[in-house]
Amino acid sequence: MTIESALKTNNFKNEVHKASLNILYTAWCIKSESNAVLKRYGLTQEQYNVLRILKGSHPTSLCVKEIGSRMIERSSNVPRIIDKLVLKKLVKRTGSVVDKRETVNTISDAGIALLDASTKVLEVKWKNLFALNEGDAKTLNALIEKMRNGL
Amino acid sequence: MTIESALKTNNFKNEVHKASLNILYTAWCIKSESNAVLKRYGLTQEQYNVLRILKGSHPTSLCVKEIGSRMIERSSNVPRIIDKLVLKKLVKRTGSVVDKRETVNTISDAGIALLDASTKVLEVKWKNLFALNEGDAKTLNALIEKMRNGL
DNA sequence: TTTTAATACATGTATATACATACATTTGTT
DNA sequence: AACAAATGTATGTATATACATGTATTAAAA
Repeated sequence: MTIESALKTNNFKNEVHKASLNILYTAWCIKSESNAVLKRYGLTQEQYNVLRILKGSHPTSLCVKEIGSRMIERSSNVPRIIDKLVLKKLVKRTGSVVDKRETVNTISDAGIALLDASTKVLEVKWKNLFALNEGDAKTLNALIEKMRNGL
Repeated sequence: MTIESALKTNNFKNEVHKASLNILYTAWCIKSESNAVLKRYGLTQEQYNVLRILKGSHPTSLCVKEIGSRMIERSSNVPRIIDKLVLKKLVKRTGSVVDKRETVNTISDAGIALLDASTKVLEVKWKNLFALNEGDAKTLNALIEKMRNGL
């Protein structure tokens, strides 16, 4: 499926413009497909993202700001995403001892279990979806980071 | 800014995994930057997208379904996005004569004017942002479409 | 023709998000 | 030490979104 047929248009100013639409559209595809899987585990993309971040640093706990700065989509409502995860007992949150303004968060065993289970299913999906070899992916990464240089 | 430093991690399963995160993060960057501009014109990304689609087919009018199928992010609430645009007199909507279930939508002169003004500013922003030449962009497009082949 | 299913769109409701603001705590300045 | 500024987090509110359902119209089948 080319971007032309996906958006039913040939009206691109140039290749760079087309690339930006290609990226936006592909991101939407990735998110839609992921959400369909994550829904079965009662997770949103953002919740999944926070769990991954916390597992990445486990057993070291992270404060809200630190989590926010590592998220793919930096959102102002990280506290509320964590709220949901704490409610589901997937994350443990306590007050920090070094800085009383901070709360400090760790992924729970249940959180790790849920994360591993959902990740396994997601990775199978990615493998089927992304018909890209490692070399091509490397080129793509280089180009997309070059593109983002101005940001 | 590499994706490693943006997300503060080196923990990618492989280049393909890294590419998917790169795409999600870049899409978020593009959307954030665009929204900042569009806000000055009282438009959301989705409203802007609908206006572009309508201008693309102008003076031919389009029904809601047709607009939805051309959007970058296919959302279920196209009617409500159009509602907002009609309210702002940027779009004219009438009942279809061929199929009474349909509504038929056209961009107004005010809509075209607002679209042109905001597009002009956006394009300057893109030019500064995207440090990518046409050849590189072409390669990027080919790769990203190859990646999306499974979808 | 009558019934049934499918389609295009609208709307109700719950949830999520963005933005501004509030509050407690820490840091820096004098 | 006293004060002002900055920081980390939480929360209130308005808006936007997703999902299910409702309604009118068309198309298809019996």
